[in-house]
Amino acid sequence: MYQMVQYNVLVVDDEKEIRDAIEIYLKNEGITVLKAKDGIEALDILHQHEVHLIILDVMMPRLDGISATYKIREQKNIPIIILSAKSEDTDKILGLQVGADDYITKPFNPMELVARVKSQLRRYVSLGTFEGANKVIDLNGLTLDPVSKEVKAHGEIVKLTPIEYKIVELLMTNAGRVFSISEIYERVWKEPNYNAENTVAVHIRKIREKIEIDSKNPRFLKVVWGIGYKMEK
Amino acid sequence: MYQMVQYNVLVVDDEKEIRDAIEIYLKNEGITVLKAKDGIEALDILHQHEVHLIILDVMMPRLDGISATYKIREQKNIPIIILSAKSEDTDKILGLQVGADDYITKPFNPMELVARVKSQLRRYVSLGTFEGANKVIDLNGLTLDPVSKEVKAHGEIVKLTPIEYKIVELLMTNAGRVFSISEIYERVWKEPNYNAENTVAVHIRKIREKIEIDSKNPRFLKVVWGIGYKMEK
DNA sequence: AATTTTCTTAAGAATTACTTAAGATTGTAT
DNA sequence: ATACAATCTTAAGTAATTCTTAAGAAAATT
Repeated sequence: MYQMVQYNVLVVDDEKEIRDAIEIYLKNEGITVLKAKDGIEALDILHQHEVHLIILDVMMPRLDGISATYKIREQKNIPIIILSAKSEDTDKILGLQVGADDYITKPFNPMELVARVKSQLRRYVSLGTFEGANKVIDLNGLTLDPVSKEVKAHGEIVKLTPIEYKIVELLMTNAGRVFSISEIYERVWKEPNYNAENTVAVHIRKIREKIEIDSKNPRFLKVVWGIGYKMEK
Repeated sequence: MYQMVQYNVLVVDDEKEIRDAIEIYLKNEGITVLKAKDGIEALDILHQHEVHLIILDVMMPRLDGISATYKIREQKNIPIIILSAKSEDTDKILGLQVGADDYITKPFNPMELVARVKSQLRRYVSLGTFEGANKVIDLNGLTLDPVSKEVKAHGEIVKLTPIEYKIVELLMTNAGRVFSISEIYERVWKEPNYNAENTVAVHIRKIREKIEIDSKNPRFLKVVWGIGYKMEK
């Protein structure tokens, strides 16, 4: 998705089937899912984990969705998406209008759910409510601007392809940390690595060609033998 | 807020719940809130009090939001934020853009409302009577005048449709920043994107046809492969 | 020093993303 | 009701990127 950040979404619904279904759809997008079956449990999880968005069923045993919304708002400013059955009283949903950021009626289209979740996360991040990531990163003259998506090396703008950019972004935002090829693959492609060792290596090569003066003696993108690659801090 | 100034915000909505909720959030930020339940009442209050910003519901009995916007603009230059339900016709809201400075769809996140209110107030105050929002943007000869809503390329006025204008405005006020197709769709249409990739692409094409000399080699509206589009700074 | 493993490099094939055109649909004005 | 304009959909063409294959070089191991 957006900026190489790992998002945690809390799904609160009393039906296990729904919780699990949503989990599948979101995991597919590289989003981590936490689950709770009622409002009380939800508040509990909120205390223990960093959560970036909540999907909340209106009708729940123990602390229903509406009350939960208020409780959550007292503590956190994270986006809330309300889930409700079509049949349920419109007035109730109206009352929610001030507390929630969006709502979806059941049955829902998985694509729609995913789109709305992503959209809210994006807004949350771009509103700056969520600390992080719009600063230019500068590592000894290699710079990355996450807003304009521009990378400069030795003062020159480097034209990177989307995958190359994502790899550079991952390594630069975690400069000094070594990533195995598998890890790079999984975090950039958002799917498990099966046989992609070479694929990543090829991209590393292309990147070096573009950002390094002498790609045989890389100053920025270094290999850590037998382990992986890192960006020099 | 900073600057020790007392701001007065007028909230115009026919639902009491919403008026009250907004009052709570804004008071929390040290902002004074005045309330009206329709356009007529709003104009009344405007005559009696100094108001720095208005939050206006589109759908209201007696003098609806749209007409109210025009009436207010005849007299004052203060920022107007439009509130509208998701269901309400996007085109109508688009048309409104002429009078308003920002708009928010219900349901909304209180934090977002507060953020937008503060941002408008900051602009209004720090730039005198307005200026900021009303400055002509000039990017190497492509100009956009937010007051007359006119775009000129190579000295000629370009006739843009409402959607086209909104896209150009978004890109020009954030020149250099890359927007994904999803982001463009969400910020212009105010709803999450699932399948509108092509829709946006078509508008981009139409815009290029109008503002570029050679739309095959665009000088202003550039693509960033695999990521999105941007307006050249 | 020989062998194995891991990494680098190159070129062409496959895939994906973008552009463009034309017609269908929707909305607005007369 | 009709005409007109704006917007959306579909589909095909074009450009750019990504992947695969395979061979050679460097580091580690024996």
